[in-house]
Amino acid sequence: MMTDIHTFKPLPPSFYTQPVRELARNLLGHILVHETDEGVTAGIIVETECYLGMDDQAAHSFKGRRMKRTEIMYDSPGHVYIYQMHTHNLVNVVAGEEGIAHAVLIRAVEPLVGINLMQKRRPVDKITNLTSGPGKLTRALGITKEAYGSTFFNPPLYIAKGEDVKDISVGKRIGIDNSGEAKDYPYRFWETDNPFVSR
DNA sequence: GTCGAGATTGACT
DNA sequence: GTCAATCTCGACT
Repeated sequence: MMTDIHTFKPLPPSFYTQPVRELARNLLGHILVHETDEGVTAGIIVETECYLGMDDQAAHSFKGRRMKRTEIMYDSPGHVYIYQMHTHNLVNVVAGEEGIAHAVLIRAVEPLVGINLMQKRRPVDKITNLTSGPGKLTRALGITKEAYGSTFFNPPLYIAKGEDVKDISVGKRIGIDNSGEAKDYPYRFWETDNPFVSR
């Protein structure tokens, strides 16, 4: 099977040093993998948003603001930033060199491996509703705050090399209406016409 | 100690 | 369209 776990190769730390907007764009097509006792689940990243540290009113790190939960954003690129939003966990990739608190939010993935396990964790009628949102995908993949502060270079939670995405759309981010002019920044990237993109 | 807000989702009017 | 679930943490009394 092409989807065998041994075919997954984590992207190297150097991948995460590219400028945050390019990173957000280039993460599309790669594979988010989570290995647990229950089994392996993985999905192709089809939607991301980037948050630009100090200068982005929508970012948790706006104006260099530091909080307990955002400390990891100031660490080196490739770290895992998990944030709890109401009843859901959201996964971010820390970007920007150490001290620069940029991040990329993974908003949606396309189920690839362990679909049965995902459905067990998150029963849905339509497969397109399984991982088509930032809170949905963490639930389906079993990602919790335990992964906070680890890196995407190694199991159990890592990003593996996927395939290039040809047709990419760019637009405004979602769910940040309280962020002044930052709400209109074109920092959201998705694979055009992919049915697993949120909303 | 208390209050409120938030990068979401699903159920309901 | 509206609204509550549920939890972390900063701001304030």
